[in-house]
Amino acid sequence: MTDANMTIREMCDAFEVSPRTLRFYEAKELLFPIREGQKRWFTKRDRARLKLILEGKRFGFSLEDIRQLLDLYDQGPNGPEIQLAQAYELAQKRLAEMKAERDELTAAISALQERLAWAAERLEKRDQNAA
Amino acid sequence: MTDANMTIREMCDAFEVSPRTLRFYEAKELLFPIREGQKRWFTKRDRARLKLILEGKRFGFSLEDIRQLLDLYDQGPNGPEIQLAQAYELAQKRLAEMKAERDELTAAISALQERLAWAAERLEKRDQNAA
DNA sequence: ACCCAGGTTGACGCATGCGTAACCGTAACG
DNA sequence: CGTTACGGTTACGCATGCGTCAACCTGGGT
Repeated sequence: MTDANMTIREMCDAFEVSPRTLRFYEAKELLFPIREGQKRWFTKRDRARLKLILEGKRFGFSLEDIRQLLDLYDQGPNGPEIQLAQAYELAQKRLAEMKAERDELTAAISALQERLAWAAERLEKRDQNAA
Repeated sequence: MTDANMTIREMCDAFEVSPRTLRFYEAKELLFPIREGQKRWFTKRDRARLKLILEGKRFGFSLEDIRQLLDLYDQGPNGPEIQLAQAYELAQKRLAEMKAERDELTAAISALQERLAWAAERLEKRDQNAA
Protein backbone atom coordinates (compact mmCIF):
# COMPACT_ATOMS: atom_id res chain seq x y z
CA MET A 1 0.00 0.00 0.00
CA THR A 2 1.50 3.25 -1.02
CA ASP A 3 -1.08 4.72 1.27
CA ALA A 4 0.52 3.31 4.38
CA ASN A 5 2.08 5.77 6.74
CA MET A 6 5.82 5.78 6.89
CA THR A 7 8.35 5.95 9.66
CA ILE A 8 10.96 8.62 9.70
CA ARG A 9 13.60 6.26 8.36
CA GLU A 10 11.45 5.13 5.51
CA MET A 11 10.92 8.75 4.62
CA CYS A 12 14.63 9.43 4.77
CA ASP A 13 15.38 6.56 2.43
CA ALA A 14 12.57 7.45 0.07
CA PHE A 15 13.52 11.11 -0.27
CA GLU A 16 17.20 11.09 0.58
CA VAL A 17 16.95 13.49 3.41
CA SER A 18 18.16 13.23 6.97
CA PRO A 19 15.95 12.65 10.02
CA ARG A 20 17.10 16.03 11.21
CA THR A 21 15.70 17.58 8.09
CA LEU A 22 12.30 15.99 8.55
CA ARG A 23 12.10 17.03 12.16
CA PHE A 24 13.19 20.48 11.14
CA TYR A 25 10.47 20.71 8.54
CA GLU A 26 7.95 19.56 11.08
CA ALA A 27 9.11 22.24 13.49
CA LYS A 28 8.74 24.80 10.71
CA GLU A 29 5.22 23.52 10.07
CA LEU A 30 5.95 22.24 6.63
CA LEU A 31 5.05 18.69 7.54
CA PHE A 32 2.51 17.30 9.95
CA PRO A 33 3.25 13.68 10.71
CA ILE A 34 0.84 11.96 13.05
CA ARG A 35 2.31 11.83 16.50
CA GLU A 36 1.75 8.48 18.16
CA GLY A 37 3.36 9.11 21.49
CA GLN A 38 6.90 9.95 20.52
CA LYS A 39 6.84 8.43 17.11
CA ARG A 40 6.02 10.13 13.85
CA TRP A 41 3.93 8.66 11.12
CA PHE A 42 4.30 10.41 7.83
CA THR A 43 1.14 10.24 5.80
CA LYS A 44 0.52 10.30 2.09
CA ARG A 45 -0.12 14.00 2.46
CA ASP A 46 3.27 14.50 4.09
CA ARG A 47 4.92 12.73 1.22
CA ALA A 48 3.15 14.91 -1.30
CA ARG A 49 4.18 17.98 0.63
CA LEU A 50 7.77 16.88 0.96
CA LYS A 51 7.94 16.32 -2.75
CA LEU A 52 6.74 19.85 -3.32
CA ILE A 53 9.12 21.17 -0.71
CA LEU A 54 12.11 19.65 -2.44
CA GLU A 55 10.97 20.98 -5.76
CA GLY A 56 10.39 24.38 -4.29
CA LYS A 57 13.90 24.41 -2.91
CA ARG A 58 15.22 23.67 -6.34
CA PHE A 59 13.44 26.75 -7.58
CA GLY A 60 15.15 28.73 -4.91
CA PHE A 61 12.13 29.39 -2.76
CA SER A 62 12.88 29.80 0.90
CA LEU A 63 11.28 27.36 3.28
CA GLU A 64 9.09 30.14 4.51
CA ASP A 65 7.87 30.86 1.00
CA ILE A 66 7.26 27.18 0.50
CA ARG A 67 5.26 26.98 3.68
CA GLN A 68 2.98 29.70 2.49
CA LEU A 69 2.59 28.11 -0.90
CA LEU A 70 1.73 24.79 0.69
CA ASP A 71 -0.83 26.44 2.89
CA LEU A 72 -2.46 27.96 -0.13
CA TYR A 73 -2.28 24.61 -1.85
CA ASP A 74 -4.07 23.08 1.09
CA GLN A 75 -6.88 25.51 0.82
CA GLY A 76 -7.10 23.75 -2.47
CA PRO A 77 -9.15 24.54 -5.54
CA ASN A 78 -12.02 25.13 -3.17
CA GLY A 79 -10.30 27.96 -1.38
CA PRO A 80 -10.66 31.55 -2.36
CA GLU A 81 -9.32 32.34 -5.80
CA ILE A 82 -7.41 35.28 -4.47
CA GLN A 83 -4.97 33.01 -2.73
CA LEU A 84 -4.33 30.97 -5.82
CA ALA A 85 -3.60 34.15 -7.65
CA GLN A 86 -1.20 35.07 -4.87
CA ALA A 87 0.66 31.81 -5.23
CA TYR A 88 0.80 32.34 -8.93
CA GLU A 89 2.21 35.78 -8.50
CA LEU A 90 4.77 34.65 -5.99
CA ALA A 91 5.95 32.02 -8.44
CA GLN A 92 6.17 34.57 -11.20
CA LYS A 93 8.18 36.88 -9.05
CA ARG A 94 10.54 34.11 -8.25
CA LEU A 95 10.77 33.24 -11.91
CA ALA A 96 11.71 36.80 -12.74
CA GLU A 97 14.37 36.70 -10.03
CA MET A 98 15.74 33.48 -11.41
CA LYS A 99 15.98 34.93 -14.87
CA ALA A 100 17.76 37.98 -13.54
CA GLU A 101 20.14 35.75 -11.65
CA ARG A 102 20.79 33.73 -14.75
CA ASP A 103 21.52 36.82 -16.78
CA GLU A 104 23.90 38.21 -14.18
CA LEU A 105 25.53 34.82 -13.91
CA THR A 106 25.95 34.61 -17.64
CA ALA A 107 27.53 38.04 -17.72
CA ALA A 108 29.85 37.14 -14.87
CA ILE A 109 30.85 33.96 -16.66
CA SER A 110 31.79 35.92 -19.76
CA ALA A 111 33.77 38.41 -17.73
CA LEU A 112 35.63 35.71 -15.89
CA GLN A 113 36.36 33.87 -19.10
CA GLU A 114 37.83 36.98 -20.60
CA ARG A 115 40.05 37.42 -17.62
CA LEU A 116 41.19 33.86 -17.80
CA ALA A 117 41.99 34.20 -21.47
CA TRP A 118 44.00 37.29 -20.75
CA ALA A 119 45.82 35.57 -17.94
CA ALA A 120 46.54 32.57 -20.13
CA GLU A 121 48.18 34.83 -22.67
CA ARG A 122 50.43 36.36 -20.10
CA LEU A 123 51.33 32.99 -18.74
CA GLU A 124 52.32 31.82 -22.18
CA LYS A 125 54.52 34.81 -22.77
CA ARG A 126 56.21 34.24 -19.50
CA ASP A 127 56.79 30.61 -20.33
CA GLN A 128 58.41 31.66 -23.54
CA ASN A 129 60.67 34.05 -21.73
CA ALA A 130 61.55 31.39 -19.23
CA ALA A 131 62.35 28.94 -22.00
CA MET B 1 46.05 63.51 -7.11
CA THR B 2 44.55 60.12 -7.61
CA ASP B 3 47.48 58.96 -5.59
CA ALA B 4 46.36 60.68 -2.44
CA ASN B 5 45.24 58.48 0.39
CA MET B 6 41.57 58.45 1.15
CA THR B 7 39.55 58.55 4.31
CA ILE B 8 37.07 55.86 5.05
CA ARG B 9 34.20 58.04 3.93
CA GLU B 10 35.80 58.88 0.66
CA MET B 11 36.27 55.20 0.07
CA CYS B 12 32.66 54.50 0.90
CA ASP B 13 31.47 57.10 -1.55
CA ALA B 14 33.87 55.99 -4.23
CA PHE B 15 32.99 52.31 -4.05
CA GLU B 16 29.50 52.37 -2.62
CA VAL B 17 30.28 50.29 0.39
CA SER B 18 29.67 50.94 4.05
CA PRO B 19 32.32 51.84 6.61
CA ARG B 20 31.48 48.60 8.32
CA THR B 21 32.39 46.75 5.18
CA LEU B 22 35.77 48.41 4.92
CA ARG B 23 36.59 47.75 8.54
CA PHE B 24 35.42 44.21 8.06
CA TYR B 25 37.69 43.73 5.08
CA GLU B 26 40.57 45.14 7.04
CA ALA B 27 39.87 42.73 9.88
CA LYS B 28 39.86 39.91 7.36
CA GLU B 29 43.17 41.13 6.01
CA LEU B 30 41.86 42.03 2.63
CA LEU B 31 42.81 45.67 3.01
CA PHE B 32 45.68 47.33 4.84
CA PRO B 33 44.97 51.02 5.32
CA ILE B 34 47.66 53.03 7.05
CA ARG B 35 46.75 53.58 10.65
CA GLU B 36 47.47 57.10 11.77
CA GLY B 37 46.47 56.94 15.38
CA GLN B 38 42.83 56.01 15.16
CA LYS B 39 42.27 57.01 11.59
CA ARG B 40 42.64 54.91 8.51
CA TRP B 41 44.20 56.08 5.31
CA PHE B 42 43.36 53.96 2.33
CA THR B 43 46.16 53.91 -0.19
CA LYS B 44 46.16 53.46 -3.91
CA ARG B 45 46.96 49.83 -3.27
CA ASP B 46 43.90 49.49 -1.07
CA ARG B 47 41.76 50.93 -3.82
CA ALA B 48 43.15 48.51 -6.34
CA ARG B 49 42.52 45.64 -3.96
CA LEU B 50 39.00 46.76 -3.16
CA LYS B 51 38.23 46.92 -6.84
CA LEU B 52 39.39 43.35 -7.23
CA ILE B 53 37.50 42.31 -4.13
CA LEU B 54 34.24 43.62 -5.50
CA GLU B 55 34.84 41.94 -8.81
CA GLY B 56 35.71 38.72 -7.10
CA LYS B 57 32.48 38.84 -5.17
CA ARG B 58 30.62 39.21 -8.40
CA PHE B 59 32.21 36.02 -9.59
CA GLY B 60 30.97 34.32 -6.48
CA PHE B 61 34.32 33.90 -4.80
CA SER B 62 34.20 33.87 -1.04
CA LEU B 63 36.13 36.57 0.77
CA GLU B 64 38.54 33.93 1.91
CA ASP B 65 39.19 32.84 -1.66
CA ILE B 66 39.65 36.44 -2.62
CA ARG B 67 42.13 37.00 0.14
CA GLN B 68 44.24 34.15 -1.11
CA LEU B 69 44.03 35.38 -4.67
CA LEU B 70 45.08 38.85 -3.60
CA ASP B 71 47.99 37.44 -1.70
CA LEU B 72 49.13 35.61 -4.79
CA TYR B 73 48.62 38.78 -6.77
CA ASP B 74 50.85 40.60 -4.33
CA GLN B 75 53.62 38.13 -4.81
CA GLY B 76 53.26 39.52 -8.28
CA PRO B 77 54.74 38.36 -11.54
CA ASN B 78 57.98 37.98 -9.63
CA GLY B 79 56.60 35.38 -7.31
CA PRO B 80 56.83 31.68 -7.95
CA GLU B 81 54.96 30.53 -11.01
CA ILE B 82 53.33 27.76 -9.07
CA GLN B 83 51.18 30.26 -7.22
CA LEU B 84 50.01 31.95 -10.36
CA ALA B 85 49.06 28.58 -11.68
CA GLN B 86 47.13 27.97 -8.48
CA ALA B 87 45.21 31.18 -8.85
CA TYR B 88 44.46 30.27 -12.43
CA GLU B 89 43.18 26.89 -11.41
CA LEU B 90 41.05 28.31 -8.66
CA ALA B 91 39.45 30.66 -11.13
CA GLN B 92 38.83 27.85 -13.56
CA LYS B 93 37.20 25.77 -10.90
CA ARG B 94 34.97 28.64 -9.99
CA LEU B 95 34.15 29.13 -13.63
CA ALA B 96 33.10 25.51 -13.92
CA GLU B 97 30.93 25.91 -10.85
CA MET B 98 29.32 28.98 -12.29
CA LYS B 99 28.52 27.18 -15.50
CA ALA B 100 27.02 24.31 -13.61
CA GLU B 101 24.95 26.73 -11.59
CA ARG B 102 23.79 28.44 -14.72
CA ASP B 103 22.76 25.14 -16.29
CA GLU B 104 20.85 24.07 -13.22
CA LEU B 105 19.27 27.47 -13.01
CA THR B 106 18.25 27.30 -16.63
CA ALA B 107 16.69 23.91 -16.10
CA ALA B 108 14.85 25.11 -13.03
CA ILE B 109 13.56 28.10 -14.93
CA SER B 110 12.15 25.85 -17.63
CA ALA B 111 10.53 23.60 -15.07
CA LEU B 112 8.98 26.49 -13.22
CA GLN B 113 7.74 28.02 -16.45
CA GLU B 114 6.05 24.79 -17.38
CA ARG B 115 4.36 24.67 -14.03
CA LEU B 116 3.18 28.20 -14.39
CA ALA B 117 1.80 27.53 -17.82
CA TRP B 118 -0.04 24.55 -16.48
CA ALA B 119 -1.40 26.54 -13.60
CA ALA B 120 -2.47 29.33 -15.91
CA GLU B 121 -4.48 26.85 -17.92
CA ARG B 122 -6.27 25.60 -14.88
CA LEU B 123 -6.97 29.09 -13.73
CA GLU B 124 -8.52 29.91 -17.06
CA LYS B 125 -10.77 26.90 -16.99
CA ARG B 126 -11.91 27.82 -13.56
CA ASP B 127 -12.64 31.34 -14.62
CA GLN B 128 -14.75 30.00 -17.42
CA ASN B 129 -16.69 27.83 -15.03
CA ALA B 130 -17.15 30.70 -12.70
CA ALA B 131 -18.44 32.88 -15.52
C1' DA C 1 34.70 75.92 27.72
C1' DC C 2 31.43 73.44 24.92
C1' DC C 3 29.48 70.97 21.36
C1' DC C 4 29.00 68.32 17.26
C1' DA C 5 30.39 65.52 13.43
C1' DG C 6 32.69 61.69 12.30
C1' DG C 7 35.78 58.01 13.36
C1' DT C 8 36.99 53.91 16.52
C1' DT C 9 36.45 49.61 19.00
C1' DG C 10 33.87 45.84 20.78
C1' DA C 11 30.19 42.79 20.62
C1' DC C 12 25.82 40.89 19.72
C1' DG C 13 22.24 40.01 15.91
C1' DC C 14 20.46 38.20 11.70
C1' DA C 15 19.11 34.94 8.11
C1' DT C 16 19.20 29.96 6.35
C1' DG C 17 19.10 25.10 6.83
C1' DC C 18 20.26 22.00 8.78
C1' DG C 19 24.76 19.11 11.42
C1' DT C 20 26.03 17.33 15.46
C1' DA C 21 26.63 16.17 20.03
C1' DA C 22 24.65 14.66 24.46
C1' DC C 23 21.43 12.30 26.78
C1' DC C 24 17.13 9.52 27.38
C1' DG C 25 13.65 5.83 26.49
C1' DT C 26 12.14 1.57 24.47
C1' DA C 27 11.71 -2.51 21.92
C1' DA C 28 13.85 -6.39 19.80
C1' DC C 29 17.46 -9.92 19.71
C1' DG C 30 20.37 -13.43 21.27
C1' DC D 1 19.71 -9.74 31.17
C1' DG D 2 22.73 -7.10 28.57
C1' DT D 3 23.47 -4.99 24.17
C1' DT D 4 22.42 -2.93 20.08
C1' DA D 5 19.54 -0.19 17.22
C1' DC D 6 16.40 3.22 16.38
C1' DG D 7 13.70 7.08 17.67
C1' DG D 8 13.01 11.23 20.55
C1' DT D 9 14.28 16.03 22.66
C1' DT D 10 17.12 19.99 23.67
C1' DA D 11 20.31 22.98 22.36
C1' DC D 12 24.55 24.73 20.66
C1' DG D 13 27.43 25.20 16.28
C1' DC D 14 28.45 26.60 11.67
C1' DA D 15 29.25 29.46 7.63
C1' DT D 16 28.86 34.24 5.37
C1' DG D 17 28.95 39.12 5.33
C1' DC D 18 28.07 42.44 7.11
C1' DG D 19 24.02 45.56 10.14
C1' DT D 20 23.39 47.71 14.21
C1' DC D 21 23.80 49.37 18.63
C1' DA D 22 26.58 51.22 22.59
C1' DA D 23 30.01 53.95 24.30
C1' DC D 24 34.13 56.41 23.70
C1' DC D 25 37.54 59.57 21.67
C1' DT D 26 39.17 63.45 18.97
C1' DG D 27 39.73 67.56 16.29
C1' DG D 28 37.66 71.75 14.87
C1' DG D 29 34.53 75.61 15.10
C1' DT D 30 32.08 79.09 17.99
